[in-house]
Amino acid sequence: MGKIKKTTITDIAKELNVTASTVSRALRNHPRISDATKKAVWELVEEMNYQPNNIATALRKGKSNIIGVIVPTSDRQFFASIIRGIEEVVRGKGYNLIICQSDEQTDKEQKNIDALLRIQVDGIIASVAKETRDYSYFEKINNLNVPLVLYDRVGENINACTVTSDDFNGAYKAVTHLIEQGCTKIAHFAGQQHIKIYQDRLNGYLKALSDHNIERDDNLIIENDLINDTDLVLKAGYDMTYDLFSDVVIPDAIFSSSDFAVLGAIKALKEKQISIPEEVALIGYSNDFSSSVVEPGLSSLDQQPKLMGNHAAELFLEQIESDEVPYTPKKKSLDPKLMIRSSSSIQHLKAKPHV
Amino acid sequence: MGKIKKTTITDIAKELNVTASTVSRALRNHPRISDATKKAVWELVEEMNYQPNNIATALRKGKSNIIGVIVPTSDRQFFASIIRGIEEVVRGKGYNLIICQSDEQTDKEQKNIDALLRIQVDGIIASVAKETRDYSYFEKINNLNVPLVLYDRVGENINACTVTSDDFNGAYKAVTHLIEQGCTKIAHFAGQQHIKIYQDRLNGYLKALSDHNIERDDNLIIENDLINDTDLVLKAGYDMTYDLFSDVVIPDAIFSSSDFAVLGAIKALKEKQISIPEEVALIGYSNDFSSSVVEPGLSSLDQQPKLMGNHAAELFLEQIESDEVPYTPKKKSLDPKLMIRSSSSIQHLKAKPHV
DNA sequence: CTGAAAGCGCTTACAG
DNA sequence: CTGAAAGCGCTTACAG
Repeated sequence: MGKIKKTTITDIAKELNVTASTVSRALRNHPRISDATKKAVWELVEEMNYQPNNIATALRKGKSNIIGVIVPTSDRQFFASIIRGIEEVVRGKGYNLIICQSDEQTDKEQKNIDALLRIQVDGIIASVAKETRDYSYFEKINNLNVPLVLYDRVGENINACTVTSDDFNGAYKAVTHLIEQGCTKIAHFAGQQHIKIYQDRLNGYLKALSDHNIERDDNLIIENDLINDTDLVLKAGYDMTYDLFSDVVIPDAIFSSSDFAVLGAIKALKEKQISIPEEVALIGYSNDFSSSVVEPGLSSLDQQPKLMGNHAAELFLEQIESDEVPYTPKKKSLDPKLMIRSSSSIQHLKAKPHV
Repeated sequence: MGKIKKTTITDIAKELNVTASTVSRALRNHPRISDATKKAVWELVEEMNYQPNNIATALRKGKSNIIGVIVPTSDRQFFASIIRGIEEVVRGKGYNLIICQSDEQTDKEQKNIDALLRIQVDGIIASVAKETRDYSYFEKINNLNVPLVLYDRVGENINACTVTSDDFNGAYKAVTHLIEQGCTKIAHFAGQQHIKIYQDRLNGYLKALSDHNIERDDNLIIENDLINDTDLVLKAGYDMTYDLFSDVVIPDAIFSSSDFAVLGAIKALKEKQISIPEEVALIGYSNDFSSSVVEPGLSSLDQQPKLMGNHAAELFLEQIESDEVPYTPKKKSLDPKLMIRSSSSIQHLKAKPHV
């Protein structure tokens, strides 16, 4: 076929013996352009297969209609749902998404931010990489007047809109449910404590214990890297379970901050012939698809990631449509839903009074 | 904070009493710019926090360094891995990805294509929506001289590079393995036959049967919508299994073109107390994470989606770096790996001679 | 070693 | 109702 030059407004203008101004106005259906001209323009658009050049428009208008989205990894169902949620909201508004992955690394995260800024995105929606402990790079975004929305893993004290899941309450609900099932020696697989969501989950766990007069036992709390390759987290859960059950205090439940760690626990418990949920009840976090497939079905917390994506997109739109200066960042929080499956339903213990 | 205008080349030029030309050249480390000037420019870049405006560069150069990627849905692990595979290859080359979802719908797919073309992407990497039967819209991409790479679900006779998984051979391997385990009445959950991958899988299945002198039995072949919400496909597998096992000919194996359909089959078989793999052996397709988690472990075909993404990106780069006119599209094919798990390992039948 | 000028494709205030 | 002109921020052939 050879090189086919793309049709421009100027091409159409020449064809019709008018100027580019007129064609441009006709295309945007400007009221003071004659119907005849508009009709002629529209016909040529079809005939010459004209596609507006958004890059030129963006340069001229100073608005790209592109939103940058940073996810730590696109491999996880959770983040795929976030993306879908964002897209649902912004697509109708003419925005396109550029998706970047930080791979949980701070330097990649910073490179992503720079790349998005260079590309002149209209806003950035991001979740912080696990490695990141200093959030100052994100301030750069706000300093350039680019709206910033953080979701799920947010830094503290960043001047940005945030959408979070109420991790404290999610953990609290899970542990309370375990206590109601009669469990009293509840272990916790905790995530890295420099990350707020894992702090909150640990705190929710502790609060539920103390509210039910169960003493904290640090032997039952194990911290581990729960953000990692799925297989590695699974392995970690497996190992932690073996550790737990070779100790003095044997737990009767595990509340884990990761579904994948529980999958490893299930494997270990089956090997040790410990019955679930009769001897040990289990609850995971995130309600990954695999938790409904494994046997026994794994109770877990549904963080409603698609809804989280919806909200993140809405916060972006709100900010970009606002003329408040300086903009006061809005915060939204979602309540996670406890999905009860057989891994934590101790039917025959239900009647038993708990402490 | 207020409005902070972004620093431009012109701003830096003014500050240094040189022209934008000089600054531009200094930034790109042009040999005929004095070291003193370069140094001064670099210092101001830091100080004024200058970010190049890629939109302007793209307009000027006619190259955006953006690649458009169309996935039918970002919710599936398979497509997440494709994206990761593409990104791995192109990121180092300075490209950014715009990800679009067609949601399996032809009209959204066409809107995606138009949006990407307007944004002046340097190329498009796409997998065809299940609804699409006429591929002419994709020709538009090629006609505008924009490189097009199709992966996994490709249309026939499209003038585009393609990366596919050898579905015929994958199915052939799976069914041969079942036959070697002693199975002779092998059912097949087939996908929609207007989609080439499902045709190929059916044909691979049939060829394996005939190569082993097993007669085709159309009662054992059920076509269904295997591209759908995970839950619906699971339900379909469940229903198909009930249908199969209430019929005259009872199968001793199922080869399914979808992992999720087998998850439904497992559920149905457990209800009917039919043992896996002793009474019915199972093999799925795609090696979804859930297939390693379900019990019994589900044998499946690993299509190596990340590698597929790598190849797709490489084909794009090859094309864009080539000056062959017209470009002859390249085709790559990957051999799927059969992952054998307990759902198809009939140890005690292995010795038994098969037909 | 650096500058002046033109242009990528579009939009818009100004003018008529 | 339409045009001429300027400009978004950058790059590059031409010139000196």
